[in-house]
Amino acid sequence: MDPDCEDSVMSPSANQLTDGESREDSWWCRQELVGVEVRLLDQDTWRQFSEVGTEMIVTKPGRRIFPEVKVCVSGLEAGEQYVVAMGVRLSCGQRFRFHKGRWAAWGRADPPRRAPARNLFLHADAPADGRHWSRGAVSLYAAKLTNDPASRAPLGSQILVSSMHKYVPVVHIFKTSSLLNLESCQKASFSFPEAEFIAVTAYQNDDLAALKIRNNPFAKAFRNKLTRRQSNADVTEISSGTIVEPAAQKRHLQASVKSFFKVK
Amino acid sequence: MDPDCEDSVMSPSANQLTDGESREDSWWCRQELVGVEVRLLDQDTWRQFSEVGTEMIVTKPGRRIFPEVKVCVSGLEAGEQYVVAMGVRLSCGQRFRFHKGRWAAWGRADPPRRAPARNLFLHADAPADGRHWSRGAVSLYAAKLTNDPASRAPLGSQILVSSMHKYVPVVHIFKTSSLLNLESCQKASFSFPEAEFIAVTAYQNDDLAALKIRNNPFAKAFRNKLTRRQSNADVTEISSGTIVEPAAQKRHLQASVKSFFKVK
DNA sequence: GCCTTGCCACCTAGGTGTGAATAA
DNA sequence: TTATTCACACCTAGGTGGCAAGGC
Repeated sequence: MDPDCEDSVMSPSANQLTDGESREDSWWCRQELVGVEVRLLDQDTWRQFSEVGTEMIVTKPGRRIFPEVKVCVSGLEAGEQYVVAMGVRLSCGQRFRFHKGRWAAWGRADPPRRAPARNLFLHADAPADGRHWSRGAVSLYAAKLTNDPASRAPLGSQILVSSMHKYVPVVHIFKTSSLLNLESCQKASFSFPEAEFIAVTAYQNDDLAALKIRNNPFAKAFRNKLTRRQSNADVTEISSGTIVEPAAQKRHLQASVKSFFKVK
Repeated sequence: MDPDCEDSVMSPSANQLTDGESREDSWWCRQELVGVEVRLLDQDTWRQFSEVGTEMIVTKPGRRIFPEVKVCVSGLEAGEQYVVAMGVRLSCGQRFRFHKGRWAAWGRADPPRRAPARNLFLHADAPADGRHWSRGAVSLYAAKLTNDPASRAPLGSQILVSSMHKYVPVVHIFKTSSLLNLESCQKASFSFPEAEFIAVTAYQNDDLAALKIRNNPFAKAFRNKLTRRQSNADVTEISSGTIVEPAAQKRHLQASVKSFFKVK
């Protein structure tokens, strides 16, 4: 599945990089919330991209991840408070390049950045109770990838990555009512190998770019420039199914409050 | 200040309308949260509109209120849960019309609508704790005025009003962690006479329309059509000061989490 | 050669008042 | 006569990939 990457995602050798990386990696792996499950939605979409080779644009001001990372969270205690967040984990210790139509390893990965970590996107609704997160799909669409270690964007809004490196999205569930003790509270993390991607400053694979254009509504302007092969590619159009955002979930709850303050 | 309105906002006779209205009105007045205060921001802006005679467009799908109702909430208990909401209260028992350049009473007000009450906008962050609401200004910009009693918009997103009637915005603080018991929990309400307005389906007073055009960024397209008198009117431009939305407040909190997960 | 940056046209998504047409 | 509705052009606000230029 990933012949160019010597250290597979699940390989124990992923812990052998550096002291810093090792510590971070072991932290990623803590699973202290029994019964909690996080499922990545839109598997078909992710599979389409994965088959071509997923790339994600990274810019200094930050670029959204597409397809959207949308998950279904279950097993939380309804009345307890949680923080939902997303980060990425380096897939392996190598750097890549797109050469002669394919991705191939190309030297060692850059050492992990020592700058204050900007590697976590905090969901805007956090903290919120288990009932809230379980109400419907939880979308992390607002997360942005940046390659600027000096970015002044609010902490928790961007994820810092290195171009030409391969990453796996990771969703974290922290059991806490405060954003201030994420390091010490109980947590569980869930990575999604099907959403593995290579960060790029410009798309390398034309087929991948075409797939983005066909599926991202914001790229509609480029659809008429696609070749017929790209336009007719044997992939089903991604349904723009309604996102059940927490805010929308609240609205739905409100709608269930019948005859609210009905004047007789 | 309001010579055309026989029943002033604060008059006890406002409770004399009908049984339904009376009951509702007494409910508006419950003040059960000692020490809680709600202050309307942008007083200068509201005063400018008030001096001309504030009108608010009302449509079937719903129209936003401008200027924005933005408040500062204080006196809440940091750890307790609250719901912040906005409604309107009929200012007096009369209907109005704009005649010969001025607003004047024009018959009795319509009887209050018996339809399921759609007279409350629930802030999307609700419920949230006192700390959250106190963090910065709370904006109710998303509230929409509708004149469609059969609107299927989510409950809590629209406020139902009658055109040509005069209203006062009211902000409610409910002490509850659930949206389901607003009727029975402790509450306090705060009305803002300086934000009094007449609901209209089309602007009646050209000066008022000009004031909206000059100040609402979404109406910029109409600015070049204003007469010089309207453009040079002796009112200061409303600063588009950054709104400290609860979501932004969270971001700010996040930003204060220093060296979060710093890799050594 | 390889990668990154900044600017751009072109979208999505939705908030404005207008003015003509309609309704009461 | 008076009030309401609707389609509309024109904005705000911000997310796309492409492209030319620049950096190393």
